[in-house]
Amino acid sequence: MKATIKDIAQAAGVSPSTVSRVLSNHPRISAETAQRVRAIMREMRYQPNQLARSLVSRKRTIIAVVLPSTAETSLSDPFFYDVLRGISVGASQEEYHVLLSTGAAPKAEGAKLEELMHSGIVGGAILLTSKVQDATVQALLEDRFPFVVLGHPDQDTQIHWVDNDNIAAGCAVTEHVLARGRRRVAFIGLDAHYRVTADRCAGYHLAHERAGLSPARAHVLEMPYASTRVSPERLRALFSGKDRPDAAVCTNDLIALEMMRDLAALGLRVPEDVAVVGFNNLQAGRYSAPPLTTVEIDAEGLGRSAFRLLLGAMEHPKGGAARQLIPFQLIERGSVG
Amino acid sequence: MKATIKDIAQAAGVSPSTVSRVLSNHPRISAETAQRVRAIMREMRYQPNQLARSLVSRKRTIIAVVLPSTAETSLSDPFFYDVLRGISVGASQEEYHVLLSTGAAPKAEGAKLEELMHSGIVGGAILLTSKVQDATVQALLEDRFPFVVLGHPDQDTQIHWVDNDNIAAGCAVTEHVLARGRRRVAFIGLDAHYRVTADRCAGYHLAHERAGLSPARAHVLEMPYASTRVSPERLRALFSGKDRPDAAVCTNDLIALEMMRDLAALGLRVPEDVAVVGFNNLQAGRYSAPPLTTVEIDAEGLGRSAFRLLLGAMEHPKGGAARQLIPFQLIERGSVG
DNA sequence: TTGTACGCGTTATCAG
DNA sequence: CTGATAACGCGTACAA
Repeated sequence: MKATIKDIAQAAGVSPSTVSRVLSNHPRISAETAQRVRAIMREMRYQPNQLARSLVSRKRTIIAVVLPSTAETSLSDPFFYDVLRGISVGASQEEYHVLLSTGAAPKAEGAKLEELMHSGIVGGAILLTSKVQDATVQALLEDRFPFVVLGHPDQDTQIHWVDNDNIAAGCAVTEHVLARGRRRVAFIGLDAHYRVTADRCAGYHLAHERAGLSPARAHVLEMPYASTRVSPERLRALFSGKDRPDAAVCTNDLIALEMMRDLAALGLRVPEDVAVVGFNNLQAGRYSAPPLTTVEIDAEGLGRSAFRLLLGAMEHPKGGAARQLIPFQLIERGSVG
Repeated sequence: MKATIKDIAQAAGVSPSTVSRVLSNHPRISAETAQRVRAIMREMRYQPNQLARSLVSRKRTIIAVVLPSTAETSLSDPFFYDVLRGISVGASQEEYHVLLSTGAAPKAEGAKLEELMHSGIVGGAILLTSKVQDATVQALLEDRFPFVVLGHPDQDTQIHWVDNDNIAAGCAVTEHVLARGRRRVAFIGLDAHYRVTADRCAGYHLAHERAGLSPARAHVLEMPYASTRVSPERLRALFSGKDRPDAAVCTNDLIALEMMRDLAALGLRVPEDVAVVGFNNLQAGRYSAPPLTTVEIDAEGLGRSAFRLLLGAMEHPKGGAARQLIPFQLIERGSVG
């Protein structure tokens, strides 16, 4: 049987409340009793019961991280693992714990979160799900439940979020290839339902605009968010004819890597015939041939910041919405030349 | 204010006990009151408070997953992410939640786990940390705290574990290259402190033995567990001279990928001059040149099984230790030829 | 400075 | 079938 507060009270010859006060470093308590109680606590390996504790104090020491359902993301995106580590590190520094909530069932995600928050287990949440159900967010807002979203929400309401500046990043990589003389730059992987891809594509257009250019409409390739491969026919269509692209900005590394493979099959060389860049700095991009030029988005930093923001939201429930942009960095490798 | 069981009771004109019984599908309760209470529960969006619930019932609905400290593993090993998903999927099916415990501080890991278990938050744990502190495990065993370890523990005591049969896997890949005519096979990445690498290396020796061969002692390269790259000097030394290896079995894909790059720099071709195989089926191995032959260890399956075993341990505390081996699969790609 | 009594939201026991 | 009542382990006014 684990020792309770009563046990050590008895062993120390004091009342439970005294022990409780020692536990919370109450100022008005004699140094010597504090010493004695502490000694006994160590001796009996006492650990306060968090359940009972937060039941009365209403202070939750666990936060939830909601991962996207496997259905809506490329299966094993290391991105989330990095974010997770960022959150986790921040949390454990502040003596918080991280609860994982995978939307195994795709739609149950929202329901599960609402259950979590009502059940009193968690005191806040970080949503990694890229396409937030409005209903869920509304419910969270109405109940004044602290949460922060990873990624730009569509309507800029009173919600906390952290993200990269994807427009700027999209612009930067596009300018990078334009600066190297490429003039027919394609954008691969736009899915208007997902702000990430939309923003990166907007940056792509912005870069052209600034350079006084305008990309061919046919050079922007739309793809469903979760898919990582352009179908062979579409790829062949895109890269045939006189105006075929001499560069491709892909909305993520996975698409870029798949494409490099498929380009080789078409007899096109990277980077000589086509320059390729991606986003997210996947590990795989370091080992491809050629190595992939990409954008480091600092997923771990995103996680850390998300936690900081959540902490703020939990401690100051009335405070206004906080936002944060995490710097990105262009990683130059061999796929642009 | 969230609705409590009392609120529902009052609204339904019954006692809290009755509501509680409805909640737990107690048999002896009239159908009509059950209906009415349920209706009110829905209407008031009632969710039982898990804290209070498990405080009295002693049933914990959260399990902890202890990740290795970043210090002792290659920083962003996707392996753990896959395991995590396996655990998470299993858990959410059984209405359990997963709590992440990252040993941010390297040695604090054990302490943190003991705190978690004593604090009553979690009812069981899965240890992903490859090198378990004996002290921690001992403490867990003594307190009869349910836990399962991912990976063969050294001394086969009464502890639950799941793992691959790494000896068999090591043997299989070695036989694979031997069958293709390679005769000077090196093993890269042995760290005797880690059972994974030791077992894979044992399999490597076993394959030779079965073939009536015996590998050169100099062809087994030891490396500290966390490192992913053989130093250029050692690599040059290994691959020079008349008896230089014509194949390399690497203890994981990361090492294999780094090595393929470095071999190219030495002017050696893969697979013509040196066949290379790895373990774990990293995503990166699909995009390397040539693509990497490797072993799929089914990390997600490991996670699922770990959860199943933990569930068993939590439900039947007296039950004997359970073990489980997860099947692996050789993935043939271009790096062997 | 310390002890007493009550409540946090539920479940379980015991009557009725 | 249902309703009091007592825990579960702890924090906290209130009293001493």
